[in-house]
Amino acid sequence: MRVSKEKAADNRERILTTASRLIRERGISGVGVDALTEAAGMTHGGLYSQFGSKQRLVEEAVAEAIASKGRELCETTTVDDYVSEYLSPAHRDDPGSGCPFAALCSEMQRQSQGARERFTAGVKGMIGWLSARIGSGTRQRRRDEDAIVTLVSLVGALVLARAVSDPKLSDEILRATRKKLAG
Amino acid sequence: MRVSKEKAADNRERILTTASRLIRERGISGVGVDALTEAAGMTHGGLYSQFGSKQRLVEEAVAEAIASKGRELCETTTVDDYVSEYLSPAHRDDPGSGCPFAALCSEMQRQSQGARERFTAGVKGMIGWLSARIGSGTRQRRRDEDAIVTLVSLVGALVLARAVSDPKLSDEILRATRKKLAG
DNA sequence: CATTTATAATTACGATCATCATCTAATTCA
DNA sequence: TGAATTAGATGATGATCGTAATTATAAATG
Repeated sequence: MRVSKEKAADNRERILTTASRLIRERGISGVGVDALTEAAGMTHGGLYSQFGSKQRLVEEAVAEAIASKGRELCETTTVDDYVSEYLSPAHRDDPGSGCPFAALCSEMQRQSQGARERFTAGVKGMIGWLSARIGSGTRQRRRDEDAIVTLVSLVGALVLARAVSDPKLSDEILRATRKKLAG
Repeated sequence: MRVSKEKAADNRERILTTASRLIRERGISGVGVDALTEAAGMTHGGLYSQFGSKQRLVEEAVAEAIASKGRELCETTTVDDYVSEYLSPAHRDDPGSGCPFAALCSEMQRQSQGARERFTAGVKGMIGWLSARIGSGTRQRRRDEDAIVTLVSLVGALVLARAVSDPKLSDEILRATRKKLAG
């Protein structure tokens, strides 16, 4: 049964939005096509009209998640502000709307080329953003290196803070990394 | 059909060993009970005689992977050696026998309490190992903080180096982080 | 306005998932 | 030697997986 073009576009967008949240919350292989479409008020088959396959949807959802966070990034003023938001308990406790790099990194190596390329583009963008704002000399290469190390520390701290079951250790991971990146 | 106690123990160990490799290669939710037992030369039923459930096996496999890497750690002399091995392309390209923290971190938050506790114990052990070997003053607390930041950087660098599809960027992530942790 | 065409979403499908009940064979122990 | 125990095979189960065929209706065409 067909639906108006408007309605179809709306459905597509809603699937994409919920997918970008769900894959961050439950992992890519942890969420099925049923959950992805049901949350958008449809049956699972509709996914194939809109995206052709789960893999294709994942590719777009990864891009959407990264783009969405990129938009937030534009509103952030300083690296220090970003770091302390990134390493906050609030961010740790809300993966669904949080950093896609942290949420998807260890699953990414097993995804399609397309998904990995979009992820990679996002990582490059993030490194660029950090590099442009980090004041460690004027040499481009040195700034890029520092940006990489900053990103690596942010992502590593967040995933480990989420993984451990001891709340004290989790807080300590965030705190120690925040302290290091600030000073 | 029954099997000798020896043979049964041997089977159990083989399932555990292959499981600890497979979950690191394909992810916990990416590998099924069939694959886990088949690789050990058994049918899926045997898993339930030995472990009761997939979750229980995962818990033991996580512990086994961490213990196995812990044994390797005893043979490593310096932190610098460890860092350069950890951040080597060889380690990046062989997740199955590599760091369990990096392989499982982003899936861990969705696992059973038991699995997360074993993971957490491993993280604490690793922090302790690093802390005891890092020469940044005598104050325990300061050393622990540095150990955490080191671990966080190692894990973050490895997962991101594995995730990105651009080999040059991947190498650069490893290189920049190695440089930072060395100097 | 009537008819055809295109297509969004439902429904049907086969494969695979983790689990469990049942069975078998052989070890272990009395 | 015989009885009890048990590791593992087997096949059924219901749930869920991703996909393809079907259907219903909007849009295009006359």
